[in-house]
Amino acid sequence: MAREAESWAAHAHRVLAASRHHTGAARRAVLELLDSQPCALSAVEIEDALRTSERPVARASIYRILDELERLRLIQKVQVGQAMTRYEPVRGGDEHHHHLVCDSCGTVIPFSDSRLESAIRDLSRRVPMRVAEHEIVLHGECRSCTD
Amino acid sequence: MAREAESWAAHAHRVLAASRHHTGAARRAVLELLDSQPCALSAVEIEDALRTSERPVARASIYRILDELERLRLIQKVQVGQAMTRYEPVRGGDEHHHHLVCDSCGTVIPFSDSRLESAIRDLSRRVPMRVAEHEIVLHGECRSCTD
DNA sequence: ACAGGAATGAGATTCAGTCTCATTACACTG
DNA sequence: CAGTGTAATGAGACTGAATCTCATTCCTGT
Repeated sequence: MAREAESWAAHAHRVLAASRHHTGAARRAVLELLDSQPCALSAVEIEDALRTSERPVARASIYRILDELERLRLIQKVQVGQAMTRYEPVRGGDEHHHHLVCDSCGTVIPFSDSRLESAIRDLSRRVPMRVAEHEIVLHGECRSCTD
Repeated sequence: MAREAESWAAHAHRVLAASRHHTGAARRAVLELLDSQPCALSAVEIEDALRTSERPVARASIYRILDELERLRLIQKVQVGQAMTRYEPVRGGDEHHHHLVCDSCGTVIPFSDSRLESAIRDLSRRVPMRVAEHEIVLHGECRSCTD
């Protein structure tokens, strides 16, 4: 993919600006936080992280912003089975990926596998539904928890 | 698998009896309700259904019973991405399966695919985690919603 | 700089799921 | 088949994520 120079946050900001009028400070704070993180964050984690930052953002705003980002396909929900919903940026260049979840400590680790993807692509054609997305979660115990 | 004659509820009841001492009426009510349903139910749906039945069961008991049934691998959690967790019987003869979820009407359709399973089995060995389970959900629109 | 409307914040509210503890009922024993 | 120890159950308080409301703030185009 071209233009790896533009950050995801900048890209998302442009898309947001194009789709509606205002683009407040709360949005920018959420975008930058999401962009800086290696993996999916929950709304509560975002709220906590921003509370102690230079730009705190209210819970209602966080959920509103996440909803809109999801509608615009700029972020993606990650349901890791347990409690909270997590969200992560959809980066153009990145490959599509899935998640390992440690059932002991809750850590989420991304992975991707082309054989899996091709099996899914193939399967999607044979199934009684127009498949738009798929989600794969492997559960177990991570290295630090088994030690 | 042999003995298809025995209902899942009866089988589950035996397993429960073997694994601990008491087997109360609340358990029997939950087992029978689960057995009679075509697809996965949420805890709240179970509570509602039993409230108006001849054997109401308290919420705490329902969650306790579901937890135990899951530990014994008699039922399986189904996280269809959205809100509530759903549970469905694991019937011996059935193969391990996953779910298609229609994002318009919420219908859940089971499917299984051996190529997918083998890709997952294979992948599980190469990943930095001791993988115990996996969950695959395909989202999209079912036939009746696309028409 | 200003006006109008979108974005935001604070807090109340909802709702699934958990916890506690008093009560009930099962299952074994004699 | 009554008694007893222990597991199961029920009622309701509680938690925590997510939603809603509405007053306030602050973008953005003019």
